[in-house]
Amino acid sequence: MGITERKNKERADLKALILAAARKLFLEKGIGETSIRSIAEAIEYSPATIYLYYHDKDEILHDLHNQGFQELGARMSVLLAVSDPMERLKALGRVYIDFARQNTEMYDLMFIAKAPMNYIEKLQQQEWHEGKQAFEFLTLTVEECISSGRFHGHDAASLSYVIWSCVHGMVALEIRDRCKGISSEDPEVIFKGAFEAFIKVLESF
Amino acid sequence: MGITERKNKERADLKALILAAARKLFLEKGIGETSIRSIAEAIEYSPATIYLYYHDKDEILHDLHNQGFQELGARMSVLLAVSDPMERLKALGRVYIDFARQNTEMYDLMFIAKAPMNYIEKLQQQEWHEGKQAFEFLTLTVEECISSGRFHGHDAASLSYVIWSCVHGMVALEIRDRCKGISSEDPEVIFKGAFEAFIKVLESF
DNA sequence: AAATATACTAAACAGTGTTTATTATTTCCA
DNA sequence: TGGAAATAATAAACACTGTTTAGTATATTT
Repeated sequence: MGITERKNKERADLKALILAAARKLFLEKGIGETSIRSIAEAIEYSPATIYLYYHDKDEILHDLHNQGFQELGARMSVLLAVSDPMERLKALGRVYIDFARQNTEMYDLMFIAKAPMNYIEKLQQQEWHEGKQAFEFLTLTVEECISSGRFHGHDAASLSYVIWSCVHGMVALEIRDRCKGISSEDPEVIFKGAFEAFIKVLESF
Repeated sequence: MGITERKNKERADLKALILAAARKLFLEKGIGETSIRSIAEAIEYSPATIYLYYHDKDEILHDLHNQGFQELGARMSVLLAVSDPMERLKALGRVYIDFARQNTEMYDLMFIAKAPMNYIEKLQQQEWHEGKQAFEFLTLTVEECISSGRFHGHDAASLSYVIWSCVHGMVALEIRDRCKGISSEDPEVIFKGAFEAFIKVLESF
């Protein structure tokens, strides 16, 4: 059946076009300017057409959030080349924080915004694939650190959550402007110092 | 002037009434249901009246955020009774996390939501009084820990930001549902383990 | 009592996400 | 090949949102 095949392709193409327009708006103007109407206008379709390809806005934002995890995943996978688990762990922190600060809007969507999780919840799907995969990369590295004699008395899962919390906390506070007004010092200086302290803590035990 | 005095009181009373209604809605139904119209309806005034007492919605949410800091501050000030700085620091972590998990909507407003910070920015006021005060309590305690020989090689400001990031990260990831789908284990178990690991890390160096 | 200032609101404006009813087009099958 | 059925797209509406404007009562002052 050549026709249904072509129709399927056309459907997929327009869905991709919608997502691409959403991504462009999202990255250039932020989540606040990424409305269904603005997406529709960008691709010169009516707003209602969007709903023939996506159930709701949350689903679009979830797809964008997935793209973010692909990008973060690509950066993380480079670290597989680092054989020493401790060095890999520190590099992972660096990579994670750099990604967050270079892609604040995307990081916000991935780890702070409610929309992508709303979509997952609606699906009755209680696993967060994308996040879980990234977390498992961390856990694996922490396990290797423990195997090589580090982090005595800790279990990998708990410690991984603490480490993740720590780097997430640093960037989340910055992204949501809780860092700026906290001290008379330059937020950039605070942040730099904090990252060094974080590395120092990792190394010290 | 008895009349202007009474008028001033009436103005203050109605402003307080607006804030009280906003608080009630906010705590009972969440930030999503706290619209200007719903606040107006609750106190049986028109929506436009709200704007005679508040510039915009951000200002109302900023006032609520202030109430949250008063409550958190009250819990923190109890810890002044703990003389050992290390014990005080650990108790501070406990208090902070308990507050966040018992008042998720309020914590979200205080440390995650954009609205209160938008208000502060609009005021051209680059200090976040409420947050700064809470952070200084932490920094002071960390300084005392350092004075008593702990945390060798660290400076108080940087380490304080790391510790804050860590506890904020833990609760922020949980509040925004990034904890649920990360593992097959019960999120509650993960969280409990992580807090224990956090305390263990604090004690270990 | 008339003029002025204050308090409040109805209605509108410019948005938002989403749904429904309608129209145009394409595909299918007798 | 022509008429029925399926598909694709949309205009318009619905129910919201925060906010502003113009107008109306009420209270105060002169």
